[in-house]
Amino acid sequence: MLRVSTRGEYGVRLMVDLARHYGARPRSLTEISQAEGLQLKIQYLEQLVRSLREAGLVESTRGAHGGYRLSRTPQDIHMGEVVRALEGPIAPMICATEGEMEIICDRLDGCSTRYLWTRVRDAISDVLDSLSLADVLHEEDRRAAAVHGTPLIQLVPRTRTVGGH
Amino acid sequence: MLRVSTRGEYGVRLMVDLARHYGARPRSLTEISQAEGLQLKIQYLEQLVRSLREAGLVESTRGAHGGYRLSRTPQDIHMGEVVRALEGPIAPMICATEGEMEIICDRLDGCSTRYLWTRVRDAISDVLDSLSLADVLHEEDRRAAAVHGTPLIQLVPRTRTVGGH
DNA sequence: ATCATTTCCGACTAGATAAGTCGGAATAAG
DNA sequence: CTTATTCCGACTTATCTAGTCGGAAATGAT
Repeated sequence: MLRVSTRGEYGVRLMVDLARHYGARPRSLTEISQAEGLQLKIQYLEQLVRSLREAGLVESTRGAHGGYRLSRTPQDIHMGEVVRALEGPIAPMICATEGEMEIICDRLDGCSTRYLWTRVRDAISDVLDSLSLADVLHEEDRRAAAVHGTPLIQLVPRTRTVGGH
Repeated sequence: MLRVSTRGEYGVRLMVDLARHYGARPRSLTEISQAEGLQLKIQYLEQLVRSLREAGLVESTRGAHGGYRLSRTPQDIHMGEVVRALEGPIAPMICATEGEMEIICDRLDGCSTRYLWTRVRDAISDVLDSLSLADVLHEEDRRAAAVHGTPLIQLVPRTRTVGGH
């Protein structure tokens, strides 16, 4: 439950990749998809990165040797921004949509479940807003160091099911 | 994003209704659906309540005057149990599925995004596990009281539409 | 000038998931 | 024995996710 879609999954990976190469020349989707094991899904990545660009998180250069780079430093980009750009406002329930308190479920004020979902939403937002791209990247270094030379392999496809309930 | 399905929505409502009538005679789905404004979706509710029964959260009595009741006190049932019974394990991302750490995305240990999703998952679990049905019900009373007396929360004027992103 | 590489864009499609329905069997009360 | 209700498996429909397609526009290299 409460699943993040592949947009969020790939998009976050893409941003982490850009953070890892922050300061260098623009990075093309081809490079990114190879490095991240998202092979041949470039057309799909284009779609995602578009949302990121429109949200002002990345800048692009067209043409040969073109590509993308972060428009701010990794410390200055918070995961909340990234995830929202990719997946829209955080809203475990329609009546608990971020920034849209007017969306109500006719039972409005006395609704106790709304309180529950709002709590859940805030918990998610707090985590995402408290972590920057730099934090996530840093965690990666920490883990890589701990393991020493784990090869980067490809992703499993989405269709693998997790034990239902 | 991170949406809870109608199973979670209706199921939680149903449980709150049962909590509200805790100690009384069994409550039929017909009664519940009317009280909660879920009219005529009884067949669907049957499906949900089945999960709740199989999880040991409610007990049923068949036949005329039958229905459902909580199998524990409202203080003793945590929202985490309810939501998991309805929607399965909390798993914002496949590699961050509760209780199934073996489900991995091949890049396993060095994966920094997994760290992110695990943090999100834990934030959700913590909120859900920290609240009992009694807490949610109590919040409802608090709100009902606020409506009759002085409002605790000032509601902001509204403009419709749930902006996509 | 042309060509290869790359971003950019709108539309389209297939497959998966969620939401809800159907028909009927079993059980219990009146 | 009739009516209210839970119980159950299978089915259908609608919505959304994930991914594709075809081509236009920009840029650097030859």
